[in-house]
Amino acid sequence: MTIIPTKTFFNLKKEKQDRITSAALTEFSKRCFEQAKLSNIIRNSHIPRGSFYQYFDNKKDLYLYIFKIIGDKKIEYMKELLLNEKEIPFLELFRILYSQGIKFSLEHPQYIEVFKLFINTKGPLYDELMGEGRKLTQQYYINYIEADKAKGIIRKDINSETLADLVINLTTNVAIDEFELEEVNYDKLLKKINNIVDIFKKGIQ
Amino acid sequence: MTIIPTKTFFNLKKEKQDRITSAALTEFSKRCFEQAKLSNIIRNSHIPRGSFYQYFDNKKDLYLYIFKIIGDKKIEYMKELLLNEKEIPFLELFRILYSQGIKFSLEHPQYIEVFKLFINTKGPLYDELMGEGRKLTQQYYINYIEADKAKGIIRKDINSETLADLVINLTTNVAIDEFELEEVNYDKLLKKINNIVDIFKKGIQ
DNA sequence: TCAATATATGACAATAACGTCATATATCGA
DNA sequence: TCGATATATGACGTTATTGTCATATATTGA
Repeated sequence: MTIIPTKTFFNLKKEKQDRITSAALTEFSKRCFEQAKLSNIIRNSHIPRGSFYQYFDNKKDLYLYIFKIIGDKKIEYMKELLLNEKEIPFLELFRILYSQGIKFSLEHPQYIEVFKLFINTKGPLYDELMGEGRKLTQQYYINYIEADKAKGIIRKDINSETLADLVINLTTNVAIDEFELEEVNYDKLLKKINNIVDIFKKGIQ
Repeated sequence: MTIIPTKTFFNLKKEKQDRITSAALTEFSKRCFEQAKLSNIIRNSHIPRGSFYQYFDNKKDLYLYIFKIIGDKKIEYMKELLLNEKEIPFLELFRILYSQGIKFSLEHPQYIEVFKLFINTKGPLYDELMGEGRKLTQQYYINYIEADKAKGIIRKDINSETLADLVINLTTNVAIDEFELEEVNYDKLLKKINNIVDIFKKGIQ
C-alpha cells in the first residue's frame, strides 16, 4: 500500500509543494481529468519530470489529491454553518446551502472550475468518486422535507423525492451556471436565491 | 468553400454512409469530442483510413455532421408539436417541452448521449455551436412569462429572467439526469413532470 | 568523516492519435 | 473501347504524451 502522495512529497519544502498543487489546480481547472496534460503541470511547476514521479504514482493520484484538498476546504467551510442548524425548515436549509456554496465559489474560483469539469465529465472517475454520494444527499434532504411535512410547513401531497432532486440539481447545476456569466455579484445572486426560494414557497400563480 | 461532408460522401451507397454515421454515433455517445477517437470510428465502420479523409476534412467535420443530424431530427420532432400552441400558458409550454423532450430521448438513446457529452464538455466547440442559443431560449421563455403576467396567470412580482433560467436548467440538466438512472419509465416520468409543474404553480407550502 | 539513505534529473522507450500521400482500382461517358 | 474522372487504400510522417530508469547529487546520523 502506497501513501498518496508519497512520503517524499510531504517532506518537500512547502513552497515546492505549493508550486505543484498550484500548477495542478491551474491545469485541472482548464481541462477535465482525461484532457489535462501532466506535461503542463510539470512545466509550470518547474520540477523535472522524474521528480514528479517520486511524489505521485501518476496523473490520477495527483488529481485525487487536488480533489481531496478542495473537498476538505469545502466541508470545513460548510460545517460550522450547519452545526447549529438542526431544526431549520427545508427551504431555509436550501437558501443557506445555495448562498454559502456560491460564496465559497466566489472565494475559490479555481476550485469551482475543477469541480465544474469534474461534474460535467461523467466518466469512470466520476462514478468512482461520487458513488453513493448523490443518494446520500437525496436522503439528507428528504429528511428535512418530511420533517416539514409533519409540521405542516410543506404540503403532504408534494413528492419528497422529486423536490429533493429538484433542489440537488439547483445547488449543483444552476449554481455552477452562475459562473458562466460575465460579472458575478454576490448581492445580485442573493436576490436571485430569494426569488427562487419564493417561487418554491408560494408558486408562481 | 468545401461542402461538409464531401460530395463524395453523399455519392456513397446509403449502406456505407450509414456504417460511418452509425460508428460515429457510437463513438461520440461514449466520449466527448476531444476524447473521441477517430481510429475507433474508422475501425468500426470498416473503411480504410484514407477513405475517411475523402468524405470528411477531419474529426470536427464529422462531429458537426452528426450534430446536425441530431439537431434536425429533434427540431422536426418538436416543431409539429409547437406549431398550434401559440397561446398556451407558460407552464403548459414547459410541460410539453419537458415531456416531449424526454420522449424524444427515449426513442433516440444514442442521440441523447451525444448531446449530454456535448452539453457537459463546455469547451471551445460548445461556445462555437451554442453561441447566442441560450439567450434566445431565455427570451423565448420570457415572452410567455410576460404574457402570462399580463393575463394574471403569473404573479407580477416573479422575476421573469430567474424563472426562465430555472426552467432552462430543468429542461436541460434535470431532463438529462433522468437518464443516469437504471430503468427509465415514461409514465413515471410524466408523473414527475406533473409534480414539478405543480410545485411551480402552487409552491410547496 | 563517511556510508547509508533520500532526493533530483532528463534522456528515453512505448504508445497512440491525426492527417497526408502516392498509388491502385473502379466507373462513366463519348 | 479507352481515356478521363471518381473512389479506394494503407503505409507513413508528425506530433504528443505518459511513465521508466540509470545515474548524479544532497542530506543525515553515527
